[in-house]
Amino acid sequence: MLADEVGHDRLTLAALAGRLGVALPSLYKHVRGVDALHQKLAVLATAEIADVLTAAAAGRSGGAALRAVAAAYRAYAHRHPGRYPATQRAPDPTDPEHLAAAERAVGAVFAILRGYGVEGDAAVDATRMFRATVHGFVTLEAAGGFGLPRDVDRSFDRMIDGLDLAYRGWGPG
Amino acid sequence: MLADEVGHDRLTLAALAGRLGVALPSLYKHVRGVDALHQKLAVLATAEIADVLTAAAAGRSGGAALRAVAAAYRAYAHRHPGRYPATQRAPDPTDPEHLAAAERAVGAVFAILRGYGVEGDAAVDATRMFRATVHGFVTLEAAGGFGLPRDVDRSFDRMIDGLDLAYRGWGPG
DNA sequence: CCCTAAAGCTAATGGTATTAGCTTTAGGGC
DNA sequence: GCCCTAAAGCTAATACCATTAGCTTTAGGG
Repeated sequence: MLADEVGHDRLTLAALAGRLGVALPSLYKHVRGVDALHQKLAVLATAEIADVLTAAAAGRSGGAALRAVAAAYRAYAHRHPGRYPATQRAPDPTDPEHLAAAERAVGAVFAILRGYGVEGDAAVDATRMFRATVHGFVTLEAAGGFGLPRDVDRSFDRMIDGLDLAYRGWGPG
Repeated sequence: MLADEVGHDRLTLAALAGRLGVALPSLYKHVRGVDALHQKLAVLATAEIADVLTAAAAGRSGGAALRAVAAAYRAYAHRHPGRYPATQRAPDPTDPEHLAAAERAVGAVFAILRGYGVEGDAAVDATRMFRATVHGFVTLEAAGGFGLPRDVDRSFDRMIDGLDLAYRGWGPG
């Protein structure tokens, strides 16, 4: 996909028109503008990552589920560097499809937490930590923020081990 | 500062020229272009956040240091929403000032980890987790990614509690 | 008092987004 | 088979932003 080839911020109407072999203004017959394009991509990418996370969680629980879902999340970000940032766009409240996709993604994490006995407000907090941790990692990684000569895969594994430990001691709200 | 008022991505040469009451091309007498402007902002902001983190760590250790530094980090991001993203730009390898600032910021986290008995490669991993966790949180927060009606400050505190727990069980590489 | 270097300006070029209005084209109904 | 319409495409024009080139002003040192 074009977004993955050129990067999220360079996904421009001009680039898309060039790719499609069409004049730029012609695109306005299909999309309202550049922001609407990013919005459409967000819905697509959010649904995709929700699928990926759900599939990774299937048939697993506890630490195994946590590791699998975290790895699947990071793999999606690596495989789709242009789509991934679109998954972080706040869901459009007027788009049921977008809201549903976002909820499915969160649901995959919620399911893991049930395996740790974490529920209710505590699960909201724990889900936020999951997202912050994994999103922060892949974002810093993509930005070249890890300069030291230490294996990044190893750091990720250790981070998820740390997250597992945190969840085991999470307790109620 | 203009960056904080208009946002990092809208810090444009045109906006800066307007603010300074000067024609746009005149800025090229002071800065090489828009990328150089962002680079200069990155150096400034990185040095600032390094100061903030160092100050928060001073005179504290262990969990108290962790909490203080994490809170200071998040407060900086809130206070300077336009400067904060600039702190995440990978340091320019040719700019000693930038490299030194980035190293000071990392150093503040490293110092905390010594209090947990975490050193060497394990400390590199743990530092990466700190950055991922806190950066991810403030980024999602700024993007409006936390939609549920659960207090965000509370989630942050619980996350840092979780990080504390992870570090206490961190062990060697 | 003059001369130079810094700082500013206008003009011109090229890229992206957007709107307006015209043209082509493919398909359905008669 | 023919016509009519709606979708999809196009060109032209406008508006920003970034960048380069080349000219002008200005302030300070010799």
